[in-house]
Formats: sequence, structure tokens, C-alpha cells
Amino acid sequence: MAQRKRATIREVAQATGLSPAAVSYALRGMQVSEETIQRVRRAAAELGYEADPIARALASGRTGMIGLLCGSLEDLWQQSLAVGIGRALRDKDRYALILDAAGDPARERTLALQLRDQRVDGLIVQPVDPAARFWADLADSLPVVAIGDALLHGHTAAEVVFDNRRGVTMALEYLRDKGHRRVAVLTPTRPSTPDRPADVHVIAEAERLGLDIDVRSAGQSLADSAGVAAGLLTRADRPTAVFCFSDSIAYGVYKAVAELGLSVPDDVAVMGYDDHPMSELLGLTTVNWDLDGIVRAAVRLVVAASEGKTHRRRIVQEPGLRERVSVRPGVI
Amino acid sequence: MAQRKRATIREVAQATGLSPAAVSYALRGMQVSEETIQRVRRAAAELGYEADPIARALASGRTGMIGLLCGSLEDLWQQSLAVGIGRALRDKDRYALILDAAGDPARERTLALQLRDQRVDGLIVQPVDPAARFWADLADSLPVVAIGDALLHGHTAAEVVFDNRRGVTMALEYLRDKGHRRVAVLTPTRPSTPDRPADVHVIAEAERLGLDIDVRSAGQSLADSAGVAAGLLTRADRPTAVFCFSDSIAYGVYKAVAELGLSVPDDVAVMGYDDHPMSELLGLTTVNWDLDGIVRAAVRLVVAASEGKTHRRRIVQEPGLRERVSVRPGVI
DNA sequence: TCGCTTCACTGATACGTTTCAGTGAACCGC
DNA sequence: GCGGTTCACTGAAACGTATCAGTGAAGCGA
Repeated sequence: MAQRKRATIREVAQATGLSPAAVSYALRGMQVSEETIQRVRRAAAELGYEADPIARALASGRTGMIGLLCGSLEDLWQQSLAVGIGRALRDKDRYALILDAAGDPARERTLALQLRDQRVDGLIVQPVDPAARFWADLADSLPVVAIGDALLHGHTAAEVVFDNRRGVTMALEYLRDKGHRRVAVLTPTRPSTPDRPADVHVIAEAERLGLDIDVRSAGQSLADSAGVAAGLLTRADRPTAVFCFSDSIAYGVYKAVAELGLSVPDDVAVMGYDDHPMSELLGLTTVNWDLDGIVRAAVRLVVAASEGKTHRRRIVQEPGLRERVSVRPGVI
Repeated sequence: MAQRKRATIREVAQATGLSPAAVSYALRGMQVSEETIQRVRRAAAELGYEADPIARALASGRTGMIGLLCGSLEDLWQQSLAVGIGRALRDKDRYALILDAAGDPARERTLALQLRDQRVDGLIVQPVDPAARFWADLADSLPVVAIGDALLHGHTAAEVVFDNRRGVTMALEYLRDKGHRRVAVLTPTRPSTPDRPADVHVIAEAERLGLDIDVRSAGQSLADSAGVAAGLLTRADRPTAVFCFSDSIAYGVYKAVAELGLSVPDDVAVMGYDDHPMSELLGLTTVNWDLDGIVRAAVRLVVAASEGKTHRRRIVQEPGLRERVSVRPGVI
């Protein structure tokens, strides 16, 4: 470990005969003559000087980083979302600090506060518990952009909200139109998690449509949901269709179906939610969200807010239906 | 934005009648009496004090964070790897700062240096260019653990190396045994990327096995590899098998095959590399790596190295073959 | 009782920047 | 030629912690 010490701003100041303050200003193009800027730039390049991000963060309170707090990175679609946001931020010369709440509201709280302490300039969050009180405190001290569900407390900078009621309605109506009555619903919700508005809506809509539904928590991993699905499919009164609240859960159902020697859609219909790229290959009929549009909107809003241009916008995403082959027409 | 100011160590010192230094020591359980520790803890809790991570990083040079520099997060298996490492680190009360080189050696270099400047305590890297010179400088100033290929320059703390030669041999021998002679090979390598040792080995092995191969760069995204595959499959002398250097690429081939109205394995055999969870559902025959073992090893090694317990270990991962249904036996 | 060690703690400085409140010079209109 | 601005820059004080080099007191053996 024989690394030579990094050059500091003081050394650049010495080399140019300026004060450290002048160098600091010059490198950020503020309040100094054009000629000085050039001189400082040259000296900095010569010494291999680059401002220390940690010292800068301590002094200025800003880091250039955006926090991304994901609901559950076990979910493949959320992985895509995280990767997309990371890339979009990089294109704007910002960096993402990605954390995973793993579906746990308590962890979500801890990590959110930790991100604030890390001086992220803004926070994009896909809330596990949109009704938690601490969001209010958080949104007071930094710009928060919520994706998916809007935060109930706190003055968020912006929201990219999914019209989940519409999505649920689309999915359930589609299944009903295909002749399904006995429908299992698999959600990613954990027992400890507060009820999501979408979950509540499922029950109301099922009632309205005359569906006989059975809502279950499918866990976070592929193995979890496969296990739950296996239990469901080996029962005597097996549902004719399964509506999965994420494509990842649907993949677990496919796994269980294959292991039981059954077939989709001949023995059971499967309906997804999200439209992950793999769903096209599997022929999964699913509710589609515009991933790219969501990424762009969230990044644009959080970057704008972190620069003080606070527009306070609410963008609503509308779902589409991707009809493939996992739901057979004409059952019963 | 009416947040009240955070408590500082000085206020805790004032409240307990101690010096800031004593409080700093007490909270880390060093050099102070048990009674004082309790008193300080109580006062800190009362004031809601928590040490500022940025100030701590500046003063101590450490952050508790581990950098994770991925080769290309477009790849689904690498996404799984990143998520797994993030979770494993969290279980050790460390946090991952995840960055994506997106297959670009220049970006890899920039990001690696940036992570060092962020004072990460260690770096896990899946190198795009293992032969780059800058790794030497980097490994001099912080513990680096390489995954996949070993770094050629620099004294890394540890390596979790894949036996890619063996993996390639397994895949190509399998295809030959199934009767394939005309084989396309799709690699994730970019034009600007230096040749990976594995790519070189492919050519040597193909020669040895008497295979007629056609090596092509398949890009990073699903759409990219689907495009390349489509070009390949519409030629007159279409290959009878495609060996993909990642499962993600294989998924792109499946997409192209479906769009052309062809079928796997009837019209073309497909062989993957990695064994992503989705490959089981698709029936993709592939070379398997022990993801969980890799994650655990890398995390254990980097955490140990960041704590100064430098063992300098080299762990070699051996591949397995997951035989499924994407390669039909008895061709020609 | 004396010198020595250990213990619990203090004061000061370092970490490397940003930023606030000037400061002197040049420039302006009148 | 004079008050007022603007310009380009400086000095010093943050930012909040860790850590080094003490320091006085207590404890100890002989």
C-alpha cells in the first residue's frame, strides 16, 4: 500500500499563487476571471488534483448522489427499474446509491434515514409502507420522489403514481371475460406490511365482478411463490386462474406448474402484473407499465428537485394489457 | 423544509460534562469506563444523536461501505449477483455502493477511481478488462476482490475465479456429443473490450473438437442479442446450435427464434452460460455456477480484507452442466 | 514512601473542502 | 474628482468527527 498522497486544493493554490478559496471558485467557474480559471485548470491537471467528494459533502452538504430505495430487489421487474434508474442518472452525471428494503417497513425506515445522513441530494423511493409517518420528516429535509404509490404524509417533491386500481380492474375483468370464476390472487405483501391500497381494491373488484377469490401472500423469492402456488394447485378445488401481483410471482407459479406436471394455460390460467422482458418469452399475459417512461420521469423529477427547481408534479401512469397465451379463452 | 438541526457530538459532550473526544471513544467502546459508556449512550439516545457518516469518513478515512463494480448490469445473472451481494453485505452491517461499468473499460476505470475517492472500505469487482494497468494503483490503496477473472496487475486482496476454460470445454463438448458441428458463439464482449481469455479459449477448443464456429458480439441488451441472433438464423447456412456466453444472451436468441416462427430445439439448439433462475423455466441447457457460493465467498473475503485480516486467497469456482431441453439429442 | 504503570479522560489538531464577510483596485457617471 | 458599483480575490470560519500526545489521579509492588 504505497500510494502517494492525493493533491489537495492547498497545493493547487500554492502552485498558482492563489488562495484555496479562489481555486475552489475557479474550478466551479464562479466569481473569477476567465484567465484565472484556465490557469487553475492547468495546474490542477498537472498535479492530478480532483476535489475530494467526502470533504466537499461535509462542507457543502451535497454529494451529487441520488438515493434509490427499492421495495424489494428480489423482484425482477424492480431490478430492471433499479438498473434503468442507475443508468439514467449516470447519463445526467449523477450517481445512484441503491438500497433494498426487502419488503420490510422497518428496514425501509432505517435505510431512508441512512440515506439522508449520507447527504444524498434527492431520494427516489418505491415505498413498502406509503402510510408511514417518517416520510414527512424525510420529505422536509430532502426532495423525495415516490414511485408506485403516493406517500400519504409529507410534502414530496413529486410522484410517479401507478393507477393500480385500473390495473387490477383490467386484470380481473380480463379473467372474468375469459370465463374464470375461481381465482387465486398472489401478492408480494408480507404479513408485517400494512395493506396496500391495491390489495384492498382487489377484494372490492372481485365482489363487483362476482369472482370467488382467495388472496394469499406469495413471499419475495421465486422459491417462495412456487411453494405457495404448489399448495394452491394440489387442492381439490384448485382455482382455474391465478392472478399474480408481479411477474416474478407468476414465474414462481410457472415453476410450480412445471414441477407438478401441469401446464399453463391448459390446467391453470396465469395472469401477471408488470411486464418484465422475460414475460414475452414465457407467453405470460400481463398488465404492462411503461418502465422506460417511469424511469425517465422519476429521474427528471428528482434531478430537477435536487437543483431547487421544485415543480411539485404528480405523474399518473396508466396500465396496458399485454395479451399473450397464459390465459386460455373459453373456460367453462 | 423546517428540519431542526441534528445533534452533534459536542452537544452530547456538554450534556454529559465530558469532552467530545471522550464521547467519541465511549460510543465506540474504547478506553473509557463502563459507567461512562452507559451515561453517554443514554444522553445520545435522549438527544437523538447519531454520528454523522460523512464527517466520520473524512476524519477516519473509512465509511463501512463496500463498492461493487459490476461488468454489465444489463445482464440478468449479474443483476442477481449484485442483489445477492447487496443482501449479504447488509447481513454483515455493511452497505454496498453498486455501480455499473456497462461493459465499457473506460467507464470501469472512472468508476473504480470514483469509488476509491468515496472511501469505500473495499471493492468487489467483476472486471471488464482484467488486464488494465490501473488495477495495480487501486489495489495498492484499498482491498480489491475480483470475481470472474483474476486481475493481471496489482496485488488484489483475493479472487473468486471462474474456471471458464472448463466451462467452455463442457459446453462445446456437450454440443459436439449431441452431433452439432456448425456452432455460432455469441459473446457479451464489446468491440472496444480487450479479448477475454475465455473468448480465446473458445477458438482453441472449437479447433480441437473439430467444430466449425462463428464468434460474434451479441451486445448487452435483450434486443441486441435478439437482433444478432435473427441475422444468424435467417442465413442459408444457419448454424445448428448457438452457444451463448450468458443466459441473458440466450434469452435474446429465444426471442429471435420465436419471432421467426422457429422453435428451440427443433430448428436450432441453444446453450447458455450462468444458469439464471429463469433458465429453468425456459428449459435452457446451460453451464451452471454456484451463485450463492460466489456471493458468500466474495463478501467474506472483502469484509475480512477491509478489517485488515488479509489472507490473500484465491478461490476457484468449478462449473456444472444443467441439462434441460434446449439441445435436442441426435442431430445429424 | 517512591517510582512505575495503568486508567480515564482532555485539548488540540487534522481531514479537505465550501462559503461568508470582507478588501483593495478599477471603473462608472456626473 | 468624488461617491458608488462592480470585480477578482483573500482570510477565516465553518462542517462534525477521529485521533494523537499528553495529564492527573489512582493503584501497585517493594
